[in-house]
Amino acid sequence: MRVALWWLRRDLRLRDNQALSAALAAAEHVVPVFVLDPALWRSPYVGEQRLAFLLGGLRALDADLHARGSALTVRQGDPAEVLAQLLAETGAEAIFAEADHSPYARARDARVAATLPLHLTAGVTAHAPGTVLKRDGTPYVIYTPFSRTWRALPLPSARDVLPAPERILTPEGIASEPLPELPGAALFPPGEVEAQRRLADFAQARICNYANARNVLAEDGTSQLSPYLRFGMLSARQAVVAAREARAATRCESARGADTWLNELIWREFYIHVLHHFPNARRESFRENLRAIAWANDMEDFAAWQAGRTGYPVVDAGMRQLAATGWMHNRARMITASFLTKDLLIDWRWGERHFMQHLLDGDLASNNGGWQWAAGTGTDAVPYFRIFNPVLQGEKFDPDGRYVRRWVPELADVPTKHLHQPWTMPEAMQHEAGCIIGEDYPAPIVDHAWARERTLAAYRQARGATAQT
DNA sequence: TTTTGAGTTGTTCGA
DNA sequence: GTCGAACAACTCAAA
Repeated sequence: MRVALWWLRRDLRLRDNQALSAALAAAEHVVPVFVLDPALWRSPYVGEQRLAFLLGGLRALDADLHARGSALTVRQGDPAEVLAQLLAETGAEAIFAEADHSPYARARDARVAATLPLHLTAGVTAHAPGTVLKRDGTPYVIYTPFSRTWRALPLPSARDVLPAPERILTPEGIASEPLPELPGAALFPPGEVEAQRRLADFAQARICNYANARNVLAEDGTSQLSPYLRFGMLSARQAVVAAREARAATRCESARGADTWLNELIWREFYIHVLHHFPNARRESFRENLRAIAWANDMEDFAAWQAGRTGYPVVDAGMRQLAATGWMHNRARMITASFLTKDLLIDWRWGERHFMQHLLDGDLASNNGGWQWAAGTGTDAVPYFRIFNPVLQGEKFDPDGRYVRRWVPELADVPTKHLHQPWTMPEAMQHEAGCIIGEDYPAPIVDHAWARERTLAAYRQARGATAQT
């Protein structure tokens, strides 16, 4: 074959890219293509920060391609039309792309494949959806047995990680549209080079203490690789290899940190598999007996949660970190999600949408899975009566208050003893701390003990209502 | 088919 | 302050 298209979607990397590798093996010349699909712009699940990260990633990739004698072709429009046009323009005989398992991507690819020579390869996950099944051939809905089977399958080793090609021959003179300009988030420079740097940094040392450090809100104890995994600036396979290498290496005192991180990677795959097998979970609760919850859905409460003005410091810190950086600490995601669904009794789908609009790493499968886990409506979800106490969570995971003080500066001078429940400050102390509750910082918008009872009753009722029908 | 053991990340209450 | 039990029974996975 003389020419093939390499259609990029969420695999913005040259290293360990099976679609690129297949294209290079099949054709002498390869045209890297990204299609700016207006359908993605119009989605209420897309936000400007993630879009900026994607566009930055495309610029970085274009630079990496130039260093190898190639260039990225960008076109705007419906993918089926754009690709048909490009096949005609370049004389390409095939399109290679990494399979994406989200419902929209599957429908799109089916539409393209109906008329064009599209070849899909693996790569979004280390084990493709449909390959991790129970003995009777049905999919898992409980994480632990899924993870056991996942680990028992042949796992990639360092030898399987494909090196970046040294040269990519691309015909010249193919017209490309300019990428829109959007200001990006400073904390997460997009691109494969940065992803590799971060992985090396994390896997070299921080991974050893990951099991403990990942829960400390004020520290960089997590890998902070999620935006890169989201857009495939790092392959899932390479991440798995790094986790397994760290587990086997002697540089850590114990394998626990690396093993815990591997588990997180498997959780990511679990949710991709679940959504693949149960696409309806995208729109409704996975658990049928919890679809009848009478959500309170108070608009003012929702607005306060979005703005980080609930009066619960650790909740507000998380929400403000998200708005400011496009990222939120994992522990804070659980706390804010529990607060929205269990304390405010607001439909998890409202929270899911808000997270998707702001997260750089916003991914349908992980985000939906996480929200349904927090709401207790999902696969292997938290029991509905397990309700986070935002004060205790703050005291436990931000004991010295550094996280809260960083993101909620009006609380900077509140004594640590009162930091996670500032409304307990006597009036004189509020003056001294320069923080009058109800003026400088909101009083709690809801009483936790009362809200807990309300939610237990609402969930109990939903379960009862289903049992009767 | 039936049985058995197990299930990410908590909180509250009472001794 | 610390500890264990209750929360609510339920569904899933595998033998």
